[in-house]
Formats: sequence, C-alpha cells, structure tokens
Amino acid sequence: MGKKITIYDLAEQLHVSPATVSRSLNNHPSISTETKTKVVRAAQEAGYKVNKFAANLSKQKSNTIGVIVPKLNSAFMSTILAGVEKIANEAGYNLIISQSLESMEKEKMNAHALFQSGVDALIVSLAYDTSTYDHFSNFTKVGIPVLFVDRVYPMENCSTIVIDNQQAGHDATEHLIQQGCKNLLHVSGHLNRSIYAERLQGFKNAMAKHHMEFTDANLLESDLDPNSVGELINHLQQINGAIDGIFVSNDRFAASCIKELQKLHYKIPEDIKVIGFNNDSICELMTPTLSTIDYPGYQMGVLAAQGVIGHLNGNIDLLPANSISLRHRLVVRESSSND
Amino acid sequence: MGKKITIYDLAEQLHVSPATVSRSLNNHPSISTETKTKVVRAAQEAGYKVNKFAANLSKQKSNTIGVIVPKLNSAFMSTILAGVEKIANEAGYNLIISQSLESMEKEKMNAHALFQSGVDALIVSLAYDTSTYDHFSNFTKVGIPVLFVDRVYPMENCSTIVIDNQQAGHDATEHLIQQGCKNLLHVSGHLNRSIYAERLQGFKNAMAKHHMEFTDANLLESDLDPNSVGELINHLQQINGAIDGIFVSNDRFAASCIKELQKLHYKIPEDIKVIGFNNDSICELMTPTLSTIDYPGYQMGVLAAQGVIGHLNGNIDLLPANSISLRHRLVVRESSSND
DNA sequence: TTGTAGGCGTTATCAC
DNA sequence: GTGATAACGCCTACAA
Repeated sequence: MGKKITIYDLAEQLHVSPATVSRSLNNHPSISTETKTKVVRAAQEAGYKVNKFAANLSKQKSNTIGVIVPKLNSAFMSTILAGVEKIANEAGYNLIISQSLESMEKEKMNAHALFQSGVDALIVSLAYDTSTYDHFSNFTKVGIPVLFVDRVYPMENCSTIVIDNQQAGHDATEHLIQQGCKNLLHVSGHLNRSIYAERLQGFKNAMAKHHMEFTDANLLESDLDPNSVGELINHLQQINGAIDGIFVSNDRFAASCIKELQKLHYKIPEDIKVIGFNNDSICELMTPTLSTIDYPGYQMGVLAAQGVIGHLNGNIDLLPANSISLRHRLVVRESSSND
Repeated sequence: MGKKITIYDLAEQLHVSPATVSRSLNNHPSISTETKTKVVRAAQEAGYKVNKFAANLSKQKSNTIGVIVPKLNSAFMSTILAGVEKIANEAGYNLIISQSLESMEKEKMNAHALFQSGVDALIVSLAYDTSTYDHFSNFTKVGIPVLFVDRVYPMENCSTIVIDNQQAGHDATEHLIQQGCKNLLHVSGHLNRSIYAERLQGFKNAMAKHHMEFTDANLLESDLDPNSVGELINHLQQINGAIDGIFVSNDRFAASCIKELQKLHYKIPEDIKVIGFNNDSICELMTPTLSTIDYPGYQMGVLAAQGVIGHLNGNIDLLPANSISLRHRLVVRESSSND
C-alpha cells in the first residue's frame, strides 16, 4: 500500500500532540522515556518515515553533500568517491554526485544545480580547464563549506586535500636518475592544474639537484588521453638525444605509452625506463609491471568527507586547515628497474 | 551577504502576489507575458533561487534518482554511472549515489536511506550476495519505479537492463573452440547472480553444440577478486587434462589470471587461450592484449536513466518493458588468437 | 513533561 | 490574468 503516515497520524493514534511525537522521534531530552519508547514503537509498527523535505525545510539543512568530479569513470576518481561515500553514508549523509566531464562550463552548471539543491557542503575536484572560480563563491558566501580534493585551487576559506605533488614528482624523477637515466622526459597534464605544475616543478628540482639541465625537450604537456600517445612518439622523434627515462603524470597514459613504445620495438625498461603516477591497479597487470607513485585516493576521499561532516556537525573541524597533505609513496616495479 | 530571498520578497517588491511570482517563475500559461518577464527579470537581478525543499514538499516529488551500485570504484560500474549521470543531469535530475560494497545488508540500508530521502526512482545493480528483495518492494508498493541494471533480479513491476549474457557466454566459448581449444575452463562469478549463471549456461550450450562434455572440471566459481587467482592455479593442478582455453567472466580477473599463469611460464595464447568479459580498458594495455566481450556499460547507464526519467515525465515509457537487452560484441585480440 | 501555534517557501485550488 | 488561502509535514519557541 502507499498511505503516507505523518506525525499527526501517530499523535492522534497515541492521544498525544504532534510535537511530542516529533520530539520523541528526535530523541529530545525533555521527553519521558516512557512516552518516547511508546512513540518510537508505534512509529515502527506503523511504518512511519520522516518526510525529509518537510524536515529539511524546517531545519534549513539537507543532510546532503554535493560532489563534483571531473569524471565518474576514472579509476582514481571512483576511488576517491568510494572513500567519500563510505564516510558520508556512515554519518547518515546523502551524496549528490555529478561530473564535469573536464569542462568548466559543465562544472559551473553542476555547481549551480547543487547549490539549488541545497547541499550542506561541497566537495570538488576541478575540471581540466577550469580557470575561474566564482561558481564556488556562491557557496562560501552563504557559509556552505567547499572542500577541494586532489585537483585543487587555493580559494579563500576553502580547504584542500592533496598530496605533496612536488615532492612526489621529485621522488619519481630522482628514482629514474638513480636507475641511471641520463635523458629524461616528463609527460605532464595541463599545467594550469596545480597538481601537474607541481609535479613538473618536482621534476625540475630533481634534475637540478643532479646537475641536469632542463630544456623544452624534457617536457611534453598532454591531455593524457589514450588517443594522444602519438604526440609522445612525435616528440621523441623531434628531439635529438635518445630519451632513456620517462616520468608520466598518470598511470593510464603511461600504460598507453609503454604499449605504443613496445610496438615500435623499444624495450621497456632496457631502452627506456618509465614511471607513472597513481598506483592504478593496471600497474601490476601490465608487462612490464609499472613503477609509480602510490596515491592514497581512498584516504583522500575519507578525509574529505570527514572534513566537511566534522565541520557541519561542529565536531573535529578540519576546515580551518588551509591544506591537508597526505603521504605518497614510490613504488618500484619492473618498468624502471635494471634487472 | 546571504539573505535568502523568497517569492514573497519578489512579490512585495513588484506589488503582485506570491502566487503570481510562483506562476511566472514556473512559466504557467495563464500569466501575461508582460508580468512574466517582469518577474523573471526581477528574480534574476535579486539572485533568487527556488527553495527545493519547499517545492519538493509541496509537489511531493524530489527530482532525484537514487542509485545503488555494488562498488563505486569499479571500471564497469563507474562507466554505467557516467551514462546515468549524463542523462539525469541533462534532464535536470539529481543523483543520489550509494554503494553496497557487495553486501546485502549494506544494500538494504542504502535502499532504506534512499527511500527516506524521497527519491523519485531507483536504479540498482545488485550486490553479490543479495538473496532477498523485500527492500525494494517498499518502493514499488508506493509506485516508485525500480530499475535493475546488469546485476538484475526479475521482480514484478521492475524492468531490467541487461545484455544477453547467455548468448555472450556462448559466443566467447565458441570463439575459443573455433581457435582450436579442446579442454575448456570457465571461471565464473557467484552463480546466484544471474549474469554469471547465464554466461555459464552459454558456456555449456556452446560446449554441447560442439559435442564436448561438460563436467565439474570445466567450471571454477570464484569471487573474481584478484587475491583469488590462487584458486585457479589449484584448480588447474587438480584436474587432469591440460586446460587450453579459459573463459573468465570478468576482464580484471582475467588479467590477474594471465599475469599469474605467465609467472608459472604458461604461454598465452600458445599454451592457453584466454577470453575475458567487459572490454575494460586494460584489455588493450596488457600483453598479450585481451580478447573479450564488449559490454555497453555506458549505454546501459544511459538507457537506465532514460527509462526512469521517461517514465517519471510521462514521456516514452520503457518501464512496462520487462527487460531491455543490449547488443554485445565479441572482441578478438591476442590472448585468444593463433598467431 | 507536554501542548499550542506559527513558520519554513512553494504549489495548487478556488474565487474574482 | 491575478489574488487569497490552504495545504505539504516537520520543527521549535513559548506556554502551560
């Protein structure tokens, strides 16, 4: 059947006022345990469900967290989401998830929609081409917390959850150098996303540290789309001096690159050593297995959710923190090893 | 700032009634174009946003679709989600997404929470161990459409979106046979999920068609978790008669199996041919590249969303359809080829 | 400890 | 074409 039952129905049935029912159901302190249990049981039996709209309208909060990610169907993003969902769910929060498909326009629309939906907080990982950030100030202006994860932007009053991308980039690069690579290439994502810019900086730092000169030949900026591997091949052919070590800013693309290089009869790691980024599960499934930087995506999601929920509930409040940085880890596998 | 502005504010400002404002904003037919534009412009300038809670409360619908998937961080599921999100977003629907983590208990809790949240429709892909389905009848009882995708269960009044798993299983198997395999093994997921049972049936059918006798040795039921590859190796050692062709019900696990077999110095495809299922992107990144069944996950997501939204809007209504079956496709790559 | 009553912001049903 | 007014279901001062 489908009769909606309300607190009024319960009140009538139990000969108490709606207010008492409401308070009992919300475990209000000033209600006798007796009536409380009575009400709760009656509600149970009657199959009562709160009407969230009414409750939200009254309380002016939705118990809902909005999430915007660039792509849903990405191993890394879905890992973050899994972490966010886990925590949000445990805390009784709903998640409204949308994807920007790497487009700032779509991201704006998503932000707008989520704002209208009355989310209590927003967790964002930015699209590739996002370059203005006004669409988030609506939220901050009315006190709705906005938290950036991974693809972040340093907005006033917004926390970010990241790893130390510069250090990670440095570590990856230094590893290649220690394996004997003399002529490095860094395949980066769009440099207006800070994570990529920082990894590049780490790459440069490591080169400098080991007295290697950085030139344009050492960098290829890419959209990291599998269809763009051709650019890598072109780049390799255009520059002189054979590249013997490549640091790719993303495992999936690294995998595509390796595959393509193998087709051209390069031997990995003998001719060229490769290291990726993320520790995607494909790393272990490829041949050779792919060295990488382990990236705690799930943890980042968990922390993001805990951050906003703690803030909303007035518990441990991470949000005043400007930035929370998690630990990364170099994972050495076959693609960068000497034997 | 942060002043919430309501239709009353606009009404006052424009010297009309709140009702007129509401109607104008909703483009109600019986409002003069003149006042309509006047109101709309004023709303724009004032930065007015509808309060969804109030609107939902009044309209008794939420414009929100609930989604339950087994895991967020799975390539296939996130592909389905991407399709769902695309359509839902275009149609102005929000998505509340939750994951069951392959547990019926969690699935029940998710279903409950989504019910409470007042979703207008539910899209579900079942957990591994779900064996009762009462938690969905709450929805159907009150007329909320429930649609199953991929991991389906034939509930009364619920549509399902699937592929013809039996035919697909048959096609994969027959392909191995045509490549000369004489001694087949099917690595299946839990057989209480119909998709796996059907693929197994297809496997059996193909064997029968080619006059091969099916015995227990031809089947390994697995949880398809990478950590379970050991079971495959054990199975291979226990049975007599060398397996020369394996049909694995999932690409990720197929990849893990291949990796493990290679460690044991089996040559793929020379010694053992392997075909997976899903056409995960790893198929092309592995060595050898993995033959598989292409599975239109994105399309399934799109159709699922269109199904429920069409139904809710009273447009094209797919939901009376008991089951919608999409086309699959055999993709032959190196892992099952003779040269 | 419990009840009364007003408000949350919209939509919808009547009138006019 | 527009305006009152009553829902929608819940929460919460304020009273009792």
